[in-house]
Amino acid sequence: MSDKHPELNLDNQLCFSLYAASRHITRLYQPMLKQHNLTYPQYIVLLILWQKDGMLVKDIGERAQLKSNTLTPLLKRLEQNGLVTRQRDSEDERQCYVYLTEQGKNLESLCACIPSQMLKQTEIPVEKLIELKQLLDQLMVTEVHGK
Amino acid sequence: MSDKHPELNLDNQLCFSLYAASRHITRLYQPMLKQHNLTYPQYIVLLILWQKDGMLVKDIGERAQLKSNTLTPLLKRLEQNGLVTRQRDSEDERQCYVYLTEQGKNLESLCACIPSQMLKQTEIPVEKLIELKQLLDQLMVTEVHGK
DNA sequence: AACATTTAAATCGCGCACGATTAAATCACT
DNA sequence: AGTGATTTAATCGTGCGCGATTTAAATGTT
Repeated sequence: MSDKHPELNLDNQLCFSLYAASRHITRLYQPMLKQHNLTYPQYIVLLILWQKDGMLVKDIGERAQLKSNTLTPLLKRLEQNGLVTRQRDSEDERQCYVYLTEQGKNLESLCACIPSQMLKQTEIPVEKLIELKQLLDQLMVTEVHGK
Repeated sequence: MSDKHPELNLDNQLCFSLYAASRHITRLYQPMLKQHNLTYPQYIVLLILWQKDGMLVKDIGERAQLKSNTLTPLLKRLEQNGLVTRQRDSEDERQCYVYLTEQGKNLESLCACIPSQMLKQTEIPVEKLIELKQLLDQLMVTEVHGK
């Protein structure tokens, strides 16, 4: 066991905990999402559209923190599964609106139980979870050095 | 703005914060890792090997929480870049040992500055970061329902 | 010894992520 | 009007993640 560089010990690395926890939670979602033939990133995009239908790809990207190189293929899959339609803005042909189909809208009620199902799977008290979320959101405003 | 299901509001979703923060942090690593021609998951595997050289694929997988379907190609890339070698156990040919090369060992010192560089990029006090890590590690022991 | 079971790694297929580039439309400015 | 810059989405290539399967080796059981 090398200890020349204790700062490189995996157990000391917050970032690894973050990376592992994120994948762990995504795995916990899977049994529920699989029932609706959804992946977690697809579910995120639907959460965004359920809040406000008819958004531009750009705006969805800003909300989900994903660029078109990820979103375009993902939206095509949602379209193929009959959950959304895409339509170019006739005013500005560069832009592309994404609309929920009836099926996509109906899915909202069916997914409404998912957050509480997820909550049931942890023993961490809600106050702690809120605290955790706040800390994570703080991390997001972390500056890129030299930016 | 739909509010039939406030529990589906993205802003209320801890899991999205987790997902977004994890990708954000990985992006922050990239400028430093790129200098050594490494990806973040490759860096994780090296952290593990720097702590204990000559591990089995299975043990690396347990530590990194990755299975062979992810690790095998990743290790092949590390091997091709001259950082590790892989060698079947002659006692038990099913198993495969992974060893650091000299170049792989030398990389440890070069990477020793990375954790402090990362710390510099956040304004969150260290105590808060430790708290964050503890909460994340608690999430990891979350049971899979029905398991 | 013969055969079923288990284990470890590799393989396969699909869907992200994301840097980089491209293509087309719009904007800004002269 | 003409042209360079900007914006938006799409495309391309690479590397994860991971469920599912396969292959081969080792182990257990009769």
